[in-house]
Amino acid sequence: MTGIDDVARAAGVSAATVSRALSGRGRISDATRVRVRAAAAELGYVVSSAASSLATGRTANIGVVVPLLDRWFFANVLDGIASRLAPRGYDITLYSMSDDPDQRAGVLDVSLRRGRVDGLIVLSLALSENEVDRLLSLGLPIVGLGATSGRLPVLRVDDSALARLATEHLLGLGHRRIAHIGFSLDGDPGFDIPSLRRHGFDAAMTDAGVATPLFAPADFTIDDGHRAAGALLDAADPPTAIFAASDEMAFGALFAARERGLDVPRDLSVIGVDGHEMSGFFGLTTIAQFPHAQGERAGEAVLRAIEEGTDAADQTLPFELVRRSSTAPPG
Amino acid sequence: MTGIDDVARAAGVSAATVSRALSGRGRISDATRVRVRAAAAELGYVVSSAASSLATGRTANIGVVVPLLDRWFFANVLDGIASRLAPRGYDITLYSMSDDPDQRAGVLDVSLRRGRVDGLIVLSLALSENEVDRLLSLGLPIVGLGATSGRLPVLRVDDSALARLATEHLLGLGHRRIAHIGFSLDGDPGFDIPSLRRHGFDAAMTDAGVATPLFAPADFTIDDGHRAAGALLDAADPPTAIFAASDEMAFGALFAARERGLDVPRDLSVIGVDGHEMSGFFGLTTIAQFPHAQGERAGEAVLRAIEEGTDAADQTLPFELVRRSSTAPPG
DNA sequence: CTGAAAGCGCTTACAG
DNA sequence: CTGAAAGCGCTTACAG
Repeated sequence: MTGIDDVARAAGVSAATVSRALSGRGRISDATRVRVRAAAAELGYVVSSAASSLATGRTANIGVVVPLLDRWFFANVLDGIASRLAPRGYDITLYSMSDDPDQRAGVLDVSLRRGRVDGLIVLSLALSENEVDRLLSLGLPIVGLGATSGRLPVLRVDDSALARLATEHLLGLGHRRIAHIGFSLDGDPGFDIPSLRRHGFDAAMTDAGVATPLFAPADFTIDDGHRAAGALLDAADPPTAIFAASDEMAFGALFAARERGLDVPRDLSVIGVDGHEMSGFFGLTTIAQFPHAQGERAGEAVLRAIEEGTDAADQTLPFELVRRSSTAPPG
Repeated sequence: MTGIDDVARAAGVSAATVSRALSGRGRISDATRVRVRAAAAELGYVVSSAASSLATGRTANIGVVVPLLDRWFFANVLDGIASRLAPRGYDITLYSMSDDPDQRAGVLDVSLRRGRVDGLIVLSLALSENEVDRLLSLGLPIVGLGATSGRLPVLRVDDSALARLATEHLLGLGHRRIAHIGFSLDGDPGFDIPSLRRHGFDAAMTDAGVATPLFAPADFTIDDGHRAAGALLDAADPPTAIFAASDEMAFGALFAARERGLDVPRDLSVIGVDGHEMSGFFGLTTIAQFPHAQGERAGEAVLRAIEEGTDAADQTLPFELVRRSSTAPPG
């Protein structure tokens, strides 16, 4: 690889001048800048990231901490993030956190401490207080996307209000036997997205005078939504409506209904959350939340925090009821 | 952040010894190693990636070059890659390449030349010969996943054979008016996946004595598959079967059929490619190709190439016809 | 505006 | 087995 000295030689200047010409920092004459840049382009010279990071402390790289790479929602958010960072010259390094404690420790205590990133975007993870401490101890600008800790700057939809909106849509249609499909954590910290959605659902049901709402846990995949919905539909007194905490689980519910010869919405109403690209094809009523735009905002927020040296401000993200053919009054 | 000197002081040794104790390279007594590691753990010390990279030339980071982050297929491959690299201590930096020439140049000539990665996995991109040259000039171990250039080591399914299998499945059921939905590139290099699939389709049709097979271009999304299938179905003499080059496009075709009141498979047979997580729910017959496992193999292949200093060997990946209810003899 | 030199935080021959 | 020192390739005060 050609180095800074090669360029310096070619342009007839010192390495210091090459550095200034290429970075745009420090005073330099126009003529020199042009000459140096031409030489660099000619030689295909690009500043070494390791050397530059070591000297400046900046990496031009953002870490994105994700729970699951293979969900539609996260892939979309990631794409949104990338669309904002790439044009600004930032790369993205992925850190995926599973449920395994050792794996999580590896990410929090080792990988993230290698100093590879200038800032962090943390996607909708349920973090323990202790894990939040360890994130904060990195001393890096952080933006949370989705409910996390209250101690991290966060961009989020009001998941409780979102769940209330979905639930009240079903209640307003006249449903009373409404089941919620979502996730329940052990030692539920109450701050994570699935919990907030469940709380919003419970609150709306309680307000409507329904004491013990139906609930079935599922892990946000189509398969598990399918399984959970199947169990609800096969029970003695099945629900007339299902509020699934994600569109993918709602798709699973639609398939479960179809397999049982149930007509949607006559025999069963289904509402999801996300605004998945396929929801329109399924005629699925959903609460759309625009993950790509969320990613864009998160990308902008970390860059701002890094460049201005300030903490990112909390932001409330929009959501919106999209009525389609999967919900109707109980038949 | 605590540095190597802090650990050296705490353990009562030199920085050189700390380095050896932590890396496991070079001779060191067991007692010292244990003492140094304890001190490092105590202080939460982790080697700085920039400093270490600069000194060794190794980054413990792999670049993954992707065309689209938001397709199910790529998200799955990425997850497979991550599952192999993370346990070996490698991070993943993402480089997404669009169709925009400037953006591509930015990735090939700038981002990838910053020296941030030890090796590269290039996912099913259609690269020009010139772009391949630029990739090779990086002097990095590279593994292609999916058809690329012939000049890069590549793991791939035989896309032509795969397309032939799909087409012959439909021919074997008695179909003759079969349409293919896929992608067609300008100045088609002939090596990219969509072209190979189309060629396989054309060849199988020709062998079966069908001279001018039907074709509709689409960009591998559900939406575009839906649009393309709609156009085919609305034509004067619609096909009795559709072979879509991805499951997502096949889903779009199923939706298009449903909207027109067509029964699948009685009025229309549909076959896809991928083995998408939803294909079972749709009863979609498909050629499964196991993207997660492909990602795992690609991850292992780059690591091997890096650690053994050899070029990765080409590998042929498996695929498999999965018969479901979306294909049957023409009604 | 430009250059010489120190320094960023590690690693690794080289001695001992 | 362990330490002192040079060096990895840049950047940036400090002089001029």
